[in-house]
Amino acid sequence: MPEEPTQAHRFDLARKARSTSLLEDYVELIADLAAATGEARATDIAKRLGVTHPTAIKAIGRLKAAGLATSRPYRGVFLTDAGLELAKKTKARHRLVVDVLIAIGVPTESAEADGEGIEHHVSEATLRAFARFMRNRA
Amino acid sequence: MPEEPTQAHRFDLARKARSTSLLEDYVELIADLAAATGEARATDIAKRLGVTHPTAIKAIGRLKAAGLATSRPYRGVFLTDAGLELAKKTKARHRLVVDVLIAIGVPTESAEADGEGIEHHVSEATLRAFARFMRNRA
DNA sequence: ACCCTAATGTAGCCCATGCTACATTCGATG
DNA sequence: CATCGAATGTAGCATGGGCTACATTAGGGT
Repeated sequence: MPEEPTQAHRFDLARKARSTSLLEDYVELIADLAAATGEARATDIAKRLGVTHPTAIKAIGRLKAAGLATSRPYRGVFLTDAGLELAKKTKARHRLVVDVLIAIGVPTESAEADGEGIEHHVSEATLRAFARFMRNRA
Repeated sequence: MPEEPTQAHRFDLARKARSTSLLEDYVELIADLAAATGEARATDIAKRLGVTHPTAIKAIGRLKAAGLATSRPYRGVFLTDAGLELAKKTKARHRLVVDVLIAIGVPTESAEADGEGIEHHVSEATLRAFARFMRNRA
């Protein structure tokens, strides 16, 4: 039943995407912070995401459980190789999605805002089509 | 603080969209079933969404709490005026999103699948841009 | 060297969204 | 018209992802 394009299957994919989107957001942000300031602190992560710090810390716990990050008490958060990999992919997808929205004529601010949610639902096939679209336009 | 395009604010919008997306899915589906078969039964809803029936029934309870639907024990589910309104808007948005994806070159099946998740994150401004895009192309 | 602040961590709560297992009710059919 | 299967409803559990309130630790400034 790998290829079963029923409506139920589509909703299933959407649910899966929703559940991974949080982790992707965190990983992407941690990579950004690490690149910008050398380290990713829980408080900064929380501030950037607009959540309280316990929420961020709990999420970081889930990242660790998922093998995407490591952290020692009272130290910052660091991505594992798997985390870095995911961050790279997520970041590239994010950029491409926003670029396509802008190319279509979506105002920049809307593209940035909506892209934050949309990116997590873009499959590989759609991503390839996006890349093709950007390549082929004037 | 209505106009504050910070990253935190964008994540906030994405979270809000995630929390409403479930209700939108249900309302849209109920409208479809009602149009197709004359009534929306909990079991059919569950089957179409790919969840178990208690899950669907609980969600229907939330729909009722939100004033989007009504139902009496052992009868089908019916949308309120507000529910119909939301269903109409959601359905139109869904179509437009899928159409734009296809126009960009996304394979139909991917467009249908990804659209299911993407639609909930498309703002009014982006929607308008999408409509403009579809109008202006060859 | 101490202490104060800010960062980090913990505990405990809430709600949404899924599930399984069990109970009830409807309605079709023998 | 009685019964049995399917639909509906209920109970109870888990997890994710928020929160507030409180505890602990790190580290810079006097």
